[in-house]
Amino acid sequence: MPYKERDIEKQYFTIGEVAAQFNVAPSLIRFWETEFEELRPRKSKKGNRLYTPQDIDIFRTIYHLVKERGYTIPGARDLMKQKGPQLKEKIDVIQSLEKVRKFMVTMKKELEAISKAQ
Amino acid sequence: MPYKERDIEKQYFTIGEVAAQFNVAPSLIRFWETEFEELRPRKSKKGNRLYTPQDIDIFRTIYHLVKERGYTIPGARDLMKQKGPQLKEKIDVIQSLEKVRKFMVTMKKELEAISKAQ
DNA sequence: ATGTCGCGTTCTTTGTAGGGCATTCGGTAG
DNA sequence: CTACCGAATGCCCTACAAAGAACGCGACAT
Repeated sequence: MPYKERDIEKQYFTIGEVAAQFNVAPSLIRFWETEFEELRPRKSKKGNRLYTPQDIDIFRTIYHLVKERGYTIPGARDLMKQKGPQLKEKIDVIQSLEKVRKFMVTMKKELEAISKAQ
Repeated sequence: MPYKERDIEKQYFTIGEVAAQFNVAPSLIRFWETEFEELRPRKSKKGNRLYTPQDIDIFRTIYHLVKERGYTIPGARDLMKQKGPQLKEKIDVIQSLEKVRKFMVTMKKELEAISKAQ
């Protein structure tokens, strides 16, 4: 086999390898997969899970939150959801603030108009 | 009874008052008392719990971590031990921001109502 | 004043739903 | 023969709630 293909394939880890790396049971990894939609690795034709380093990063994050920081699964899930869309959330807030600002500017003008009229 | 004594006593809240304030059952407060050594209020001669405002601050911190952030009890406990006093400050800030947020949400609704009315 | 009868609140102790996995089972691929 | 699969089931604590006894207080009769 040309090393080119071998290298490409070895981008992936099996569930057993991931489990060994974190010293947890494969069943835990499968269970978390049902709890965290971020943790859905690609699968082989046969159906075996193929974990990329990015997948492992996600697993590590969950592991950190649940096993080291002491979050409940819902607590960790909520935090995960906020981290990706963090940027979107910020932008939403900024745009809300922009609208409030415009509102206040027009209101200021109206107030000035009223006070001058008197 | 001399008002002197009465004033001194009214520094304290009963477990029922604290429970009502946070909309939780008294049993939860007693349970957390067994889990968090920080939450050990003074007791009357009769054995009733007497909560100071400081005790309530501690309860609020625990409530925030467990009920709003989604920490397990051990997770919250570790965090309390690590940065107990700092935590209160942070939570004060967070809750101030929550109030600002609520204000802005209601203002947004009003703005929408106004724009639709035109 | 004083017994006493509820009634609400608190207490401690005991019970329990469900959260968080592990195990088991029958099957497939390498 | 080993590692993996999905699905079902089992199981042990976690995180509380409910149960039951005891106390205190106002009302009302004595």
